[in-house]
Amino acid sequence: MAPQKIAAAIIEYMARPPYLAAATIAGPGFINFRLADDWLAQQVERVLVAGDNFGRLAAGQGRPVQVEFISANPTGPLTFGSGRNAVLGDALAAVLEAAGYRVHREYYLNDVGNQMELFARSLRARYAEILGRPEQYPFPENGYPGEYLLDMARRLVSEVGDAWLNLEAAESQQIFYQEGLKRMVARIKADAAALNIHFDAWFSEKSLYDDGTYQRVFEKLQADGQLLEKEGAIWFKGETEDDKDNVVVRSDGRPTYFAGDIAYVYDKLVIRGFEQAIYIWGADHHGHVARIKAAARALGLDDSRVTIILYQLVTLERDGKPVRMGKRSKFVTLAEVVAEIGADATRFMLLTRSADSQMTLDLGLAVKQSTDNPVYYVQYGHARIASIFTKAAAEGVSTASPNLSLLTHPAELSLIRQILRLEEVVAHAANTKSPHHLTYYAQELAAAFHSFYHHCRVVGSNPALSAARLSLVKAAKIALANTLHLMGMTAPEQM
RNA sequence: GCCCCGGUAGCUCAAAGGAUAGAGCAACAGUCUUCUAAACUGUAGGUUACAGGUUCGAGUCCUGUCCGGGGCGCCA
Repeated sequence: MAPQKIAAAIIEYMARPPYLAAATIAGPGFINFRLADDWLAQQVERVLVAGDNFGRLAAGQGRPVQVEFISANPTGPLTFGSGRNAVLGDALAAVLEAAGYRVHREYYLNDVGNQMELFARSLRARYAEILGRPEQYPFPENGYPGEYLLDMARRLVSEVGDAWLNLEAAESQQIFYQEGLKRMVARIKADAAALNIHFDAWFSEKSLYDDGTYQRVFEKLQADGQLLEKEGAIWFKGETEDDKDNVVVRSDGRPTYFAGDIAYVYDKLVIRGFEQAIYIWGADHHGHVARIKAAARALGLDDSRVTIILYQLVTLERDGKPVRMGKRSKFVTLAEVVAEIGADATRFMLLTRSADSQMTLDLGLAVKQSTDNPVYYVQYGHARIASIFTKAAAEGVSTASPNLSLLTHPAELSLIRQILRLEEVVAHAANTKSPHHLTYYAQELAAAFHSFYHHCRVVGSNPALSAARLSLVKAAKIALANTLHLMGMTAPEQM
């Protein structure tokens, strides 16, 4: 049967609820449903009643989900590269929360291993250097050269003097390790907080070894024949001939990062019982996706409970010239960028592109564009609404018992349509785990408002219409603020 | 060599296998005596890298090629 005929039949026999104004056949058999204008207008009431909860859905049914993000080694401040991870993870967490999941935000702290040892030795060398004793603890090969370690060492000198130079070498390594870690974590926490990101937990990798989780998981894998010994090391066996094996315990007896990963996924899914463990990783970690999923399977878990969101790396330019990133060379810190362009702009910019898209960011340009940056366009919409309310209060217009049926102007109706879309945008962003949709929606919602603002005067037309429009504008404010908050941004009353 | 991501308007990017592929910036032409012009209205701009294939229907899925980025067992 021709699609058009099927469409005609559906239209002929389908129910006609009152909210449906028309159903027409278009193109190659599509059915267009048109919502009744008055039904749309009445939806404003629903938005006002929902308030802060508008856009929250029941879909997730309170199921526990963990989003683990950033998790950068505590060997330096967060780099701008971590910014994308931070923004993606936090916005995804917010979206899942809005979709009705019980979300746990977590930072995995790699507080054991080579890198931390190297970090501690680097810090100690700086400390000795400042005290004029560089020969006692020479700067290690491949050590961390960043300025921040000099600063940290200077503070240590001012706090404890040269006392730590008199300690035995092993003991001093221990002290620099612990002090350095403590201070670095505090710094990272502050870096995240500057972006309005707060974790429910900072999970210590070390704790997996201390509390026996690692031992338990290791024994389970061994008992199940998932491990094998070769070349003096212990390997996690690939599932097929083509799969590669991965080292779990080095030939010197120390576990690898992967060992911690296996114990950690067990902790997430079995011990703590999260239904989903979501990881936010840079594309440079993509080689680890297969093995963490394989580890989950080896532990008898359904690997669909493990979701890895890979994002492409951000390359940075300043006025057209590439800026090198990475902890071992001169790098741009996240805090630096936030200080330069603000938390809201940083979040919006890093969230605008899908995780799959590579992005190059020009710092010079980001600052220069700050006045016509979309972030201001969206926030300005919110501020403009706030000023309407100031005006309305001065003129004595209220939203009490408005006659919403007066909302019939095309600009009013299209604003209502955009407001109502928030719910499907949240659902879509949660289903596809793509929080970048929020930024596009925010711009479309703001555009609908700005257009409305231009075409329809709120305060100053007849009182009944003013009351109805004020209600609409209040609903728009709710939708805009809720969207901004999902993106971790502020909704300013004034700009 | 193998694996992952991308290639869409001049630029930066969207697009749940569905209709005539959309925004912002840049360009061009207009709009402030008014609740904030950080705004609005309009015009122009496309062989969705290339070649095949699957499908009623492909930017989207499959195969191959080219270009850019990332990765490939005792670093994380």
